[in-house]
Amino acid sequence: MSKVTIRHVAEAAGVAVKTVSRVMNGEPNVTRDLQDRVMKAVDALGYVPSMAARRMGGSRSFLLVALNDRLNTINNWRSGRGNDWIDQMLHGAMLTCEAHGYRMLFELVEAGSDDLDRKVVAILSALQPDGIILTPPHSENRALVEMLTRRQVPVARMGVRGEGLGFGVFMDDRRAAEEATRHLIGLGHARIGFIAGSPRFQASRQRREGYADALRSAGLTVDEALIAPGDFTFESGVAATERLLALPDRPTAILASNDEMALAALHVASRRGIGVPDLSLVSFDDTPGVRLSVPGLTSIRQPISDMAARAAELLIGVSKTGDATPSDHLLPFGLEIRGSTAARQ
Amino acid sequence: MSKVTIRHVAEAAGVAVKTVSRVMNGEPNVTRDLQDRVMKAVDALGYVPSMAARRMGGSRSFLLVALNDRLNTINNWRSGRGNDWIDQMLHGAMLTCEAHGYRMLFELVEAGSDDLDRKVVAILSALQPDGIILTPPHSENRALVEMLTRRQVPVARMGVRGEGLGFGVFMDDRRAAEEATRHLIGLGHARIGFIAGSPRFQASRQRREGYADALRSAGLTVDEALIAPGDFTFESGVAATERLLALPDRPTAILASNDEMALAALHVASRRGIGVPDLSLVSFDDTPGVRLSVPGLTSIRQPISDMAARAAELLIGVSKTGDATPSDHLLPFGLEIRGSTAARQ
DNA sequence: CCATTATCTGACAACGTTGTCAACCTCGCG
DNA sequence: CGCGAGGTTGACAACGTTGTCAGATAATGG
Repeated sequence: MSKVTIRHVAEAAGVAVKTVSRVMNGEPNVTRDLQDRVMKAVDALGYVPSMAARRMGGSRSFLLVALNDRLNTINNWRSGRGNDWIDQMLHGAMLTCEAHGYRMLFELVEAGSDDLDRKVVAILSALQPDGIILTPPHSENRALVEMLTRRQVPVARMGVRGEGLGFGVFMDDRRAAEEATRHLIGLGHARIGFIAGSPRFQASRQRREGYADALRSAGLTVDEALIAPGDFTFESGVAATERLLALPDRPTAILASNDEMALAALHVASRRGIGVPDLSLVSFDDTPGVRLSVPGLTSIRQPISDMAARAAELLIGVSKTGDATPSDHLLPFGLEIRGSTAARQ
Repeated sequence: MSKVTIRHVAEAAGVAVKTVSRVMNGEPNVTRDLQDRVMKAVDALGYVPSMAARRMGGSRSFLLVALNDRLNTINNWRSGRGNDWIDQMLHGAMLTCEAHGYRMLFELVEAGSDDLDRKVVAILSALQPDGIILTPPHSENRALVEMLTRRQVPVARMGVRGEGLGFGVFMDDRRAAEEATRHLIGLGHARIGFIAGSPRFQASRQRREGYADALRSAGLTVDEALIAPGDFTFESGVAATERLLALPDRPTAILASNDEMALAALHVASRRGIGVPDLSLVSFDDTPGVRLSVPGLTSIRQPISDMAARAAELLIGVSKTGDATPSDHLLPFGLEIRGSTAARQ
C-alpha cells in the first residue's frame, strides 16, 4: 500500500539493491535468471523508481526542459488567442519523452531580460535537466547557447540551424515561402502581396527571400510596394492589408507571414466587400484558427510537433550515449491547400 | 561555474547548513543578522536549491501533476484541432506554480484503461507530487479520487463539484446555458435549436437543463424536435445542424454544446446559403477558433485557466499548511457576444 | 588441471536537502 | 540570583537511487 522502494524489491527477489537497479536500467551483466526474478518482484510490488532519487544518486535526471519566451507566451494567452506553438511542442515532445521514460517541463523566461543567464542558470540548478529545448527567440540567442554548452547542458534549438552549436531542428522557411508563392503563381496570380513578419526573426527574413525567389524564377518583378511590413500581430496584419488593398493596381493574392496576419487580411477583405478567394490568401503556420475560418486558409504547415519530437529524441540520445556531437535536422513542411486560394478571375 | 550547493552557501556565510535551509524555506527562528548573511551568500553564489534533493530530504516535492485523458488529448492533437483545454490549463497553473516556486508536469492516462489505477500509481511513485489536478473525465471518476485520497494525495478536480472528495473547481454549466439561451430569447428568438453534447459528461446534461430552464421561464415550450444529439465532434455537429435545418418550422437560432459543433453549424448554414446571424448561433467553450471565424461566434467562456490557477493554488496551500479539508469553488463564466447573434428578422 | 580472464553480483559511499533533536543562549519571573 | 520557558543554532541521520570497486563465479586457454 505504502511506498515501495528498490530495497523492497531487492528483498522480495532475494538480490542486492544494485542488481535491481541494473535490471531497471537495462544494464548488461545480469543473468536471465536474476533478471526474471527481479522483474517478477517489480511487477508484484508495482515498483517504479523515484525520479528524485535517480537524480540524486546517478548522473541523469530523466528530465528535459523546454524554454519559451515568457512575454510572447503570456501575451498569446492573455489575448485569448491561445498558444498553438506550445501545444504542438507538448504534442511532440511529451509523447517522445513518455516513450523513453523521460518527462518534460515547460519554463518561461523573458527573452529580452538582462539577467537572462541568471534566470536560466537558476532553472538548471533547480531542475538539473538532461537537456534543454530552446524555442525562438531563445534558440537564436547565440550567447545563451554558448553559455549552456560551456555548462555541458545538451541543447536542441528549434526553428534554426544549429551551425555547430547544439542541435538544430528546423524547416526551410525560404523554400516554404517559395512554394506558397509558386502555388499562387500557378493559379494565374501575378500581383501577389506579401505581409512580412518581424525582421528580427531569421524565419521572417527567409520567408521574404523565398517569396522573392518564386517571383523572380517565374519572370515576375519584385515590386516593393507589394511588400508590407508586419510584426505577427493581428493589428499589424490589418494595417498591412489596408495598405495593400489601397494600391491603385491592387494585388489579386496575398501571402502573409503568419496565420494571425492572414486572418486579419480575411477580416479586412470581408469588411471591404472583397470576397476570399476572389482575393486569394495564403498563410504561414497552419494553426487551428485557419482551418476553421470561412473559408479555410491555404497555409504552410510548420512541423512543430515533429521538430519537438526530434529535439527530445536527440537530447535523450545524448543522455543515453553521452555523445553530444552537434548536428542539424531539416524537417519537411507541408502546404495545406484550402478554400482561400483559387484561380485568378 | 560549477554546481553550487547548500554547503557552499553555509560555508560562505559561516553558518550551519541547516540555517541556510531555514532561510531558503522562510522558516521562523532565524535572527535578522544571520538571515542577511545567508541571503548575501545566496545571491553572491547564485544558489538555487535542487528540487530533487529537496524531495529526497524533505516531505515536499514542489511538484504538481495535471492528469489528462490520453485518448482525447492525443485525438485533439492528431486531428490538428489543437488542444485549447491543455493550453489554458498551462496558462493558469503554470503561472500560479511559478509564483510559489512549484512546477507542474502534464501526464496523459487513458481514462477508460482497465489498469488506470496502476498507471496513476506509477506516476505517483515516480514523481511523488504534492498534489494532482484531475481534468474531465478523470475528475468525474469517483473511484480514482477515492484511491488518491486513500493514498493521501491532495486532489483538485476540474469541472465538477468536489462533494466532499477533494477540491472541486468548476463553473455552473446549467446557468451558463440558461444565460446563453436567454440572450437569444432577448433577441426575439422563440424557436431555438439545441445541439446536445455526449450525455456521459455531467456538463452536457447540465447544459441541456439550462437550455430548457430558460425556455420554460420565458413561457416557451421545450420542443424535443429542436434538441439534436451530438458528441462534441464536428461531424456530429454537421448531422445535428442538418437535422435542425430540415425541420418544417426551422429554428431561427441554435445553441451548440461546444465550439466544434457550432463551427459545424456555421459551415452547414453557409453551405445551404443561410447567413449567420440570420440564423443566430451560440457556442460553448470560446476556443480561439470561434473568435477568428467569420462572423465571430457568440460563446460561453469557460474560465479554464482560472480554474487551473485555483486548483494549483489549493494544492500548494495543502502542501504548505497540511490542511486538506475538501471544498468547492464555483468560478464565474462569461458570455462573449460576437457577430453570430442578432435580433430575429 | 591450473592460471588467466571475463562475467556477474553485492557492499558501500555518495548525491543535496530537510527532519529531529540536543545544546546553547537570553529573557522574565519568583 | 536561580530557574524555567522560549528562541536560536547546529550536528547528524535519513531519504532512494546509482557509481565505484572489490569479491565471487564461470569461461577460456595453455
